[in-house]
Amino acid sequence: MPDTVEDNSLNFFWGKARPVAEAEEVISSMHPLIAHMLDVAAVAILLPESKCLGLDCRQLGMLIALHDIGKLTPAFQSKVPECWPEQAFGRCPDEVVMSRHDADGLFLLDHICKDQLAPLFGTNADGLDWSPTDKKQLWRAVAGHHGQPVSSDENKFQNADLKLLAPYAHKLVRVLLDIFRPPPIPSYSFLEDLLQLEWRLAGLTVQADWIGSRQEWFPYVRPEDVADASGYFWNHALHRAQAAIASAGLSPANISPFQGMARLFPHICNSSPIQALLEVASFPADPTLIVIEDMTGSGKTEAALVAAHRLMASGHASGLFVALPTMATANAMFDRLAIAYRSLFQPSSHPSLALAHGRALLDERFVSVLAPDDALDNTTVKKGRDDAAEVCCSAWLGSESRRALLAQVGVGTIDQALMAVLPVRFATVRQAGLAGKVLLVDECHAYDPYMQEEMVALLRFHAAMGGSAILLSATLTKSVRQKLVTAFREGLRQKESVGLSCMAYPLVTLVGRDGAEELPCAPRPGLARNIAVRQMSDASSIMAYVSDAAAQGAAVAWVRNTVDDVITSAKALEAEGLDVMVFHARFAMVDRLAIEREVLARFGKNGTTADRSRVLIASQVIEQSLDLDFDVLCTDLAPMDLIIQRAGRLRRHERAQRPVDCDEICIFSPNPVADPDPQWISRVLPGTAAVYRDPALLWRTAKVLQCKGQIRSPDMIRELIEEAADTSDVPNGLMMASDEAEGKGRAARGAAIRNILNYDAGYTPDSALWEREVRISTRLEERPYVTVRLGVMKDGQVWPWAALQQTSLAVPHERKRAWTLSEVSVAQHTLAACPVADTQMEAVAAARAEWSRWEREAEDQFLLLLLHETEEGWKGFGFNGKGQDVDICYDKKYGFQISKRNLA
DNA sequence: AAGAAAAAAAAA
Ligand SMILES: [Fe+3]
Repeated sequence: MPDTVEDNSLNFFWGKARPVAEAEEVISSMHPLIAHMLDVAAVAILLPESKCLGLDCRQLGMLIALHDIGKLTPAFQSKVPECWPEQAFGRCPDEVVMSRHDADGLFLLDHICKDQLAPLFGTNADGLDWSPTDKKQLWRAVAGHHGQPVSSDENKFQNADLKLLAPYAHKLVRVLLDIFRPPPIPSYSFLEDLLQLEWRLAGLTVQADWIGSRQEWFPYVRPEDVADASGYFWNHALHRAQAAIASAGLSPANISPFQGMARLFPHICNSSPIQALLEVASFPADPTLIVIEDMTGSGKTEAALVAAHRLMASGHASGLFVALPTMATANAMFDRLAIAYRSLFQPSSHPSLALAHGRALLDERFVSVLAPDDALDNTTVKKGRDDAAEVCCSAWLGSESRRALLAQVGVGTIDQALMAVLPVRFATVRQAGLAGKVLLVDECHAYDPYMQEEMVALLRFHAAMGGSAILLSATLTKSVRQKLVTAFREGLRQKESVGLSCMAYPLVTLVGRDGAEELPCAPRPGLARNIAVRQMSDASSIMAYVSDAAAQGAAVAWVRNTVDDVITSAKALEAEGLDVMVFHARFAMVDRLAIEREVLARFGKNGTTADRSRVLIASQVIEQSLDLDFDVLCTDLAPMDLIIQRAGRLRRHERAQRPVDCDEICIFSPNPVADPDPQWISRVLPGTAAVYRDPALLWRTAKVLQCKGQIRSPDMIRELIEEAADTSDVPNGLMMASDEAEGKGRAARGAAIRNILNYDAGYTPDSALWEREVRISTRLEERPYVTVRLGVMKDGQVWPWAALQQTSLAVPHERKRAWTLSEVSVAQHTLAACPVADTQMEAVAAARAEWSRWEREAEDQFLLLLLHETEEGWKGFGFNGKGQDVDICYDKKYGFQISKRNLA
């Protein structure tokens, strides 16, 4: 083998060799490696994000082209023997030791091609050169493009292979240097700049690789087409890349200038105080954190969008991602943003609005705005998008949640953003999606300790990447607000902490490099409330209270803490002759949604007096986001913030007259005596002790409410929250359980801290536990759950339950949706398996075969439960976690109930 | 004794 390669044999290495039939014109069974590298480099250079890395486009092109240098190895080339580069390597050997081309790439870049790559690196203003470890950080970023970071160090190459390979690696580097002619990159004086480059480069590489690997956009060419590699790049790759980026929906979208709130929301005539404040408040110049605490109904979402637009218009951000705690709220927010998002951009731009969560493609609204896949023809999509008011999402961005994060405007679950700071595959793509955008997190108060800690990590990461964030919340405790602010400032490398002192509510906290500013805000006129608190400690009093209100024709709700209590109370009230509705999460989704619709119709804004005369017994499902209004409200004791949330459902709307005219919330709770014994809560509310683990928090909540006797909003809210959160006030009898709960919280925090990515470690295997067997989750589950899909045998076939409830779901193309609408989630210890009779085995297998692979294969995660109709309703059968027989009863009114079989 | 909530595969 020669030391240097002078012929054209380099062009025979393949980079891709899986031709798809539909591709434009198939003239080659493989795509030369050099062509692919140049394709991807061209995409990277032309992506709008490339401007934010602080590199010259020639330097960037060079770095990113090298991402697949590891594909030169015999190990990789032998994967498709028909395409083996005989011109270079001679005959294809029968056996090759397999290795990963990302790790091989890192080794080639960091060791074998060190000298050849030297011209890429130069000295900084102080004359300091690149250190080997600094260089390695760059190579790790481009080489680790398979979803997780690579480690190199150990040389896995056989000596013979290395000898064979090195000349081609050297030649490849020479060819690329000749094309890009990069000026040397000055060494970095500040570690944080290099770290930011490393993370951003890693994300950009993968993003460009995904686009550049799409065959419809980059049809395979022949080795002779890259004989002039430079010509290929300038005349071919760059043009293709330009078109591909347009088709992907990632062409630059120009931000419109901010011209006042009225431009964004023409339908809002009078702006609320919080909106007015954020329209004019002066923001810090650098990355900014804005924490907005205000009541529901204050218009804080619009206020946040105004702030986001201002940050974008001043050049701080290129887009927006809105994160919500649930898929349902994300879907609703998508609809709201659909009206406004185009005004954030100039009319000539074509920004996409994407929905990012696990079930986005089941949302009809989102699917309806997806552009047709314009892989082959990008004129169709242009047409649809010309209307500047039209909502649109490119097919490429809309097809998957990681890509959805890359859209100019995204809406999704917070989990999608949190995965950017967890060691999950392609976390860097999520980071790239969030980088440079305003991260808007709604309902920030709703997070448990585990998610709070992830949120802290996300803010730190986002700030370090130069991003701004807006957090929306009801009242946060001071310590939580302080934590979030500190995290953001740590990301900005501001070690000195800023003290927050303001106890006003509503409140806006503005945080930047120079410190924090707290801006109290007036409450929206008409939102102030004064609700009397009445405590009752025996069930019969509450029952009487409810019956009495119902007899007067009032809209009554009782929020109970456990599903079993919901069902028990509902049945007890029915026995007294009341008309009762039941609402909780243990229903097949199709039935739950039907109940939700009815609840909204009766108790929402448009319910008539006749509709409203009804009793609703519900679990925590009505606590959040549903716009409901009751004349009379009861609730089981819960932590203070939740009681306040629930109280928000009392007389929420403007109504001319009410059958019961009294601003009072009735709390079912043991009396908060001065020296409660350990059974204080469980004696009255046995289930509650298991749901809300800290009895001291419950006790303080009850005590504070009893002492104040009212919930006055907004001025009393902070006080209520802070006093209930005062952990120094724990009575002896509750000490043990309270400590235990606190320990659980600490453990959850610890688990999150162990899981999250360490920004400062860079994109290395050391940045987190990347190699762990178990999937790392965005939420901590205290106990395992199973997903039960309800099915019914009909005509020898298993039908999803939902298809029998709604005929529109009975058609084949709705099958996937029908199955997800037939799901109920239950604790695994109550139901762990559903046996199938021999005669039904085949039909069940046929049904499961229609499920996606992971649903089908995770047999203990996804159960198919067959229901059959009996005189007492729908019944089924299964085993609980201990393998004991259980009977299942499903009812559209009460939901899914499991009972251990009585041994006669 | 136990609420509600999300994720998820391949292949770059
Ligand atoms: Fe690649």
